[in-house]
Amino acid sequence: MATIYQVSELAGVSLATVSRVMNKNTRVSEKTTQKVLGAMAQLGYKPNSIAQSLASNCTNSVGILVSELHGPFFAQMMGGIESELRAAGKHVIITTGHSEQDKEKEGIDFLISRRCDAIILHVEAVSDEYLVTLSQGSTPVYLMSRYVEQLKDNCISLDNKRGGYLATQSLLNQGHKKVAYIAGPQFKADAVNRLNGHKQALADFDIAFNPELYYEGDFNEKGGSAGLKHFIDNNLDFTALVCANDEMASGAMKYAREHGYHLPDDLSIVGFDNVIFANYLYPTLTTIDNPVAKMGKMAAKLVLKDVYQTKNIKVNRFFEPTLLQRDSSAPINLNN
Amino acid sequence: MATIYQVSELAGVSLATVSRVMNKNTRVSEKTTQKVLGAMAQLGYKPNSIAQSLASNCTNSVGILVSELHGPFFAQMMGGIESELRAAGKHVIITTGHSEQDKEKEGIDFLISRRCDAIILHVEAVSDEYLVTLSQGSTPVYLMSRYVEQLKDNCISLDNKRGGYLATQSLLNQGHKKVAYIAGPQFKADAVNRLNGHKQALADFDIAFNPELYYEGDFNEKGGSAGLKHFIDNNLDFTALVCANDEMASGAMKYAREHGYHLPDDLSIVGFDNVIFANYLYPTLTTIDNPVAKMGKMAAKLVLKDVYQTKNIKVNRFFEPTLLQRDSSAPINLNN
DNA sequence: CCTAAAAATGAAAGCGCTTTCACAACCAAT
DNA sequence: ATTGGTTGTGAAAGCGCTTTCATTTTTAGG
Repeated sequence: MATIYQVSELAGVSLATVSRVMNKNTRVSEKTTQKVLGAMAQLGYKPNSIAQSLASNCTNSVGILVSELHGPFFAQMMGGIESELRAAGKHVIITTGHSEQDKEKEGIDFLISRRCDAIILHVEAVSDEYLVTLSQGSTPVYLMSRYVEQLKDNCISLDNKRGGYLATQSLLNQGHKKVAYIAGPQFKADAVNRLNGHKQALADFDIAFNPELYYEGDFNEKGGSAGLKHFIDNNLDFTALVCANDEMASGAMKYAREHGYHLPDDLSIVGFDNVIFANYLYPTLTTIDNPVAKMGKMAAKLVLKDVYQTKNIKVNRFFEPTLLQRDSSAPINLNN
Repeated sequence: MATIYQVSELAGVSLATVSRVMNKNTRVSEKTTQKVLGAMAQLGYKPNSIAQSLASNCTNSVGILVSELHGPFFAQMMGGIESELRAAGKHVIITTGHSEQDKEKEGIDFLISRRCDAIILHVEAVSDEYLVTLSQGSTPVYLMSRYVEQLKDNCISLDNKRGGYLATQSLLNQGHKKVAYIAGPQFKADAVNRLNGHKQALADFDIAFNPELYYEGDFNEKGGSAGLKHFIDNNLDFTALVCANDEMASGAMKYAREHGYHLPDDLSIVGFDNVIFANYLYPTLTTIDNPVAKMGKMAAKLVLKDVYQTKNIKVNRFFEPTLLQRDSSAPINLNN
């Protein structure tokens, strides 16, 4: 593979000049430029990006850490980040953290040792303090779906409270009064905020929050089925159910169907996130759209702006969820 | 950030020695090793992987090209590749081809210019000849879900014909005689092979292939609904339907339900791939499991073995699909 | 103790680029 | 023609490692 040296020889100029025409950062006369470009074309020269990185101290790579590669979030988020970064000639290095503190830290170390110019993290297990300390290092850190006050300029987050509000509000607007809620693990900020939104909506409709109609799930299908089972087994009275994410909603739907419920006539269910399969469920799931892809794009843009000094980038760190009314929820059925 | 030079100074040895203790490829006395490790720890030294790459001409990175980041395949395949590679200290660089020839080529160029030690491709648009030429270059090329005779040692593929056979066979075994088939685009080898499996199964059951019960879809939901609509509109008589992938099966299921069919009583449907949402459909989709994650793992192992000389790796380039009998298909309903 | 072979270590030359610094070449203005 | 200011270009020092080759130290055999 041709090197810059061979190009310079063929073009009859120095290494420095070849480098200059590549980087376009210094004026080079038109004549020389043409000679160099000609030589490059003739040799099929492609710069060695590793050597460039070493010399320029810039790897043009952005590290990404996600919990699971196969999670429903991941694909959309990644898609957003990759397309944006790729268009700018950067590339992504991906690794996983499996929502375990040690693995997340290890993954971060890995990305840093790879000399990524920045890292975008979707972490759940590490503490805020750890992240604050981390971001004092030389690698810029960006956080997806997580808000840490001291790092607020580097956080891309969703208004989870608003989402939780919208979900419950949509049901209340449809006449439901008894709305059960299956929450996510309360050590996760997202889960707490979504629940707060739910409570707020109830309050705004003058309905008291009933602890009996509350269950803390695990964000997985099982949490949803277990939650609904819990409510049913306790003979509780409710006409609608909000699940803090779509997986749990799916679990609840399955359980409901298997136990003779007709959806949405007997029970309205609303999820959260709008993961891909939400639209494949039967009935299609009413849910809160979590604009992960957009958020991924924005994270990439933030990196482009801060780290690569790209101009004219409009920044928005805070995203608004929206309600997607589909078929799993409907106005209250007065026969119940 | 500390460099190898500072470590060597602190340890009172030469650069070369430090490098040797890192790479463990030359004997270094125990005493010296300890001094060096001590110095490293004291400085919190982490080798600069870029410099390592430049000097050793090995980037420890594997490029991956997939059609779409958000496709259902992707996540599973990636998960398999990444976990295996990561465990070996390698990393993945990901890019997309969008099933378009130009973009696929561009993505490949991108990965090569990044000096990946190998590239794993899931390409659909580029020609076999292109791939053969490509693999004559200096970067080893591996192919996922694609079989090219001249590159057979570097292909990880699924026995699609067998899968197609299993799908149809399962229905025939359940007493169905009139089995409709919605194929994938016939310029894709996978689609052709799956169809061949279907035909073979019919032949083995002494049933003639009926061209009227054949429709060429697009591997998307729409193809499935359009296909089923086509059959219904033409007043064709059939009790079962095989779709060449799960997306189309999902489209067909939706269409069937919307048109009054009760599944699986009125119509048995079988898909192909076992993408994540297959299990979320209602009824859950009987399908052919495509072990993408395993295949991803194997691709990674192949790279580890061939490119990084890892020992003791068992190779298997050809994977067998299996039938997953779920609720969307059932023995023929004699009332129909 | 001496010597030859083996083991451990160091010096230094790259790897392919970028970038600083110095110099040459040109231009317009005296 | 001389000056001063631009522009354009080249020489060479690095970036932080690996690796070859030579040298020094150790070990074992006599």
